[in-house]
Amino acid sequence: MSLQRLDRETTALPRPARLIDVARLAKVSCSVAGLVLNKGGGNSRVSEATAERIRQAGKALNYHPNPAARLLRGKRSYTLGLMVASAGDPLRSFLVEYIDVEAAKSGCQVLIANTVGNPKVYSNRFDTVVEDFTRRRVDGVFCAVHHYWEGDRAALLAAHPNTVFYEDRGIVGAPVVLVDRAEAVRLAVRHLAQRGRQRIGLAVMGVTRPEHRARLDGYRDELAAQGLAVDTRLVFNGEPFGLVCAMKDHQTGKWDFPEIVIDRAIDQLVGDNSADAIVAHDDFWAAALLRRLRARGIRVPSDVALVGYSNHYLADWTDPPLTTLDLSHEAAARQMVLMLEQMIHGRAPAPDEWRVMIQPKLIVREST
Amino acid sequence: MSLQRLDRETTALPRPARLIDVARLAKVSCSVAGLVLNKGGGNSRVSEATAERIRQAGKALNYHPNPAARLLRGKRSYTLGLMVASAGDPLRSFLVEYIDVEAAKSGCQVLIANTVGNPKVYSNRFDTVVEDFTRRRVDGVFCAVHHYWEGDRAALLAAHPNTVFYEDRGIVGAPVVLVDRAEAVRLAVRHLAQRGRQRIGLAVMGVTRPEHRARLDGYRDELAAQGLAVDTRLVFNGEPFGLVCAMKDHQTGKWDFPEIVIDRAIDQLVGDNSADAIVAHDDFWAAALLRRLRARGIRVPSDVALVGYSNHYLADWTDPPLTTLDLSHEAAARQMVLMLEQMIHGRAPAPDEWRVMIQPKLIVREST
DNA sequence: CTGAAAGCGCTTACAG
DNA sequence: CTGAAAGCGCTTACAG
Repeated sequence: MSLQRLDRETTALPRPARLIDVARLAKVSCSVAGLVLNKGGGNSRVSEATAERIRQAGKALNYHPNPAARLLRGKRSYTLGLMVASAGDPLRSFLVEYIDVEAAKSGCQVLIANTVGNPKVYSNRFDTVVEDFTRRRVDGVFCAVHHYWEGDRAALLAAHPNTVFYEDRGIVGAPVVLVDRAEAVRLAVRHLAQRGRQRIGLAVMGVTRPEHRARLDGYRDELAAQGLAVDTRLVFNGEPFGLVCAMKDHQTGKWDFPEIVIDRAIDQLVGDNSADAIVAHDDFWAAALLRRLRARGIRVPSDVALVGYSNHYLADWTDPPLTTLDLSHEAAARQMVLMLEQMIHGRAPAPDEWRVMIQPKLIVREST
Repeated sequence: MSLQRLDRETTALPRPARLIDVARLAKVSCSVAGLVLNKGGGNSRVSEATAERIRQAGKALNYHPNPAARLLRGKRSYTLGLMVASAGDPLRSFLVEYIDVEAAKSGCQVLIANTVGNPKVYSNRFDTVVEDFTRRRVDGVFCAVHHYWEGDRAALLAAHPNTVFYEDRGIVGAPVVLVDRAEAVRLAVRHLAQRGRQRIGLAVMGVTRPEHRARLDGYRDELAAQGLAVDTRLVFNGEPFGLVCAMKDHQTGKWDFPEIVIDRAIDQLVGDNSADAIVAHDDFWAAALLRRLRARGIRVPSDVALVGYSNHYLADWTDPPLTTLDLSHEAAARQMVLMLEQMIHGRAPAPDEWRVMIQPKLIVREST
């Protein structure tokens, strides 16, 4: 035990091999060694025999170029910055994971930066993070901060032209990856109609913001496609009740949700207008609906079928498990890394490629 | 729209100020400017008047030292590497977030690295990540990979003596931060006893691994402290049934849990031995127990009270919400960053400081 | 086809 | 108290 500790303290780490070490071993100059080992493309100027000798020497010494030195000479850093309000939030955490995995495939590493600290000691680090990224010479930035968090997106874009947004307010003309909410609701309504539901309700946070309207559009479209009448009384709008979403109380560590609003939704949709299915704003709404429906003796799915949105980690653990829409974070991450790599290589996306819609996937569980 | 894009392409980014720019403006040499702006401690060799002039110039030019240049000169990188099997997993995602927040307070940025990709195309990146971190010259590493994932911890420690483990198998003698599982079960049992429960059961994955034994120890201790008899039939051991845990099916996107084992646990604890409370291995076990107990007409908490472990994101969304133990990830992150900073500054922890236990916190909800 | 040398932006031992 | 200069490990224009 103490021996191991002792070892660690006294044994110096082996100094990593430098280019000059490799060059000496291969009996060539640094120039040629660097050309062979660190240059991407084919270099016709070095004979294959020499090149092979250099590669052997590199392998023998376990040579890897020092990124600091390359960066200082003006090469790219192979570092991508990832801004996210809260990396812990499971609605973003898998995006974080997949972005790292995709970036690794491109030989890049990801610098993570939470822009919103613990609200107990609230401070929005958005602008600070932008500066940190500038200093680090990141090759590009992913901004997946929710739209409702402050932060100077224009300054971000000015400092880092290579920026891809995800479900963020972004900036007009900047590349952004979005989930296709209209399609999400279309899939939900189609699924419910196919299961024989006739009075399909929609319970949403609002209907004014563009991303909220998209849901409504998808709802109307698909009802029409399924030959079902649109009954506006089957749309519950939470907007008059304020921001209806799950909020964490950092004192108690508990998540709170305005269940009173959920009761109103049940009154309107099920009580007054005989809904036999509800497409909920998200999985939190759906989980709250599940709980309140049970409390009122309404069975899911036999009386009312329920579809969530986001395929949140909790969807498998509600009772019954929740049919919901998966946001395809893996596809989104792949798209984001692809776009950023393109931009880093100077291929700016064409105007019609700025907004990329990611298609959600319906995950059928037992609530429908 | 297209104008903005055009701007971005034609306008060159302003070149960041260098030390020599500041030095010229302040009419001093690089040496002095560097000493004043980039040296941590007090430097008695520069007159206060000169120093102030240099600081003014630095501010005027918005000077920030180029980290690549400093790194090349042998300074630290102010980069910390964070290894985690899956950053998306909510059991780790908040740790990731809090580590970044704490590291930021020390002026460090965090390079994230998932060591386990999507099992669809399974590849354990543990060893690759260690090399990547070496190349980057990270100042230190956090390893929060679960113990059951392969990966050469000894090689990690050899390459990065400044490593702090979290709930990982680690290496004997290497600093590690652990959650106090014995205390967790003690808190749960105490809480249940105070609420009048007499037949408190324990349902755990196993009893042989040290971290599993800790739970059993806490259970026995607290029963004794509460004057309750220890009845070994009230301990359900999942070990004979294999690895009883939540597994994600990457084909369907669903989480699966061996509920058959949960039914056995209910048979043994509630059916045969009249348990009026169960301390579950974790929140997944507890959520599955909730579901199966309801299916069998056993009410929670009136018939059986239930306590989870981990205060997972889902604990507020089960029905009823789950009383559980919070793992204090914020405290753990603070401790980990503190330890690593100490090690970076050459103050290796004393032998009795290698293992730091983080105290969990009981979060009371409606399942007890 | 190959090598010597300048320079990226810092830090620091050394000389004044 | 201050400055000139070497050097960290690369890349690249230039000279052979």
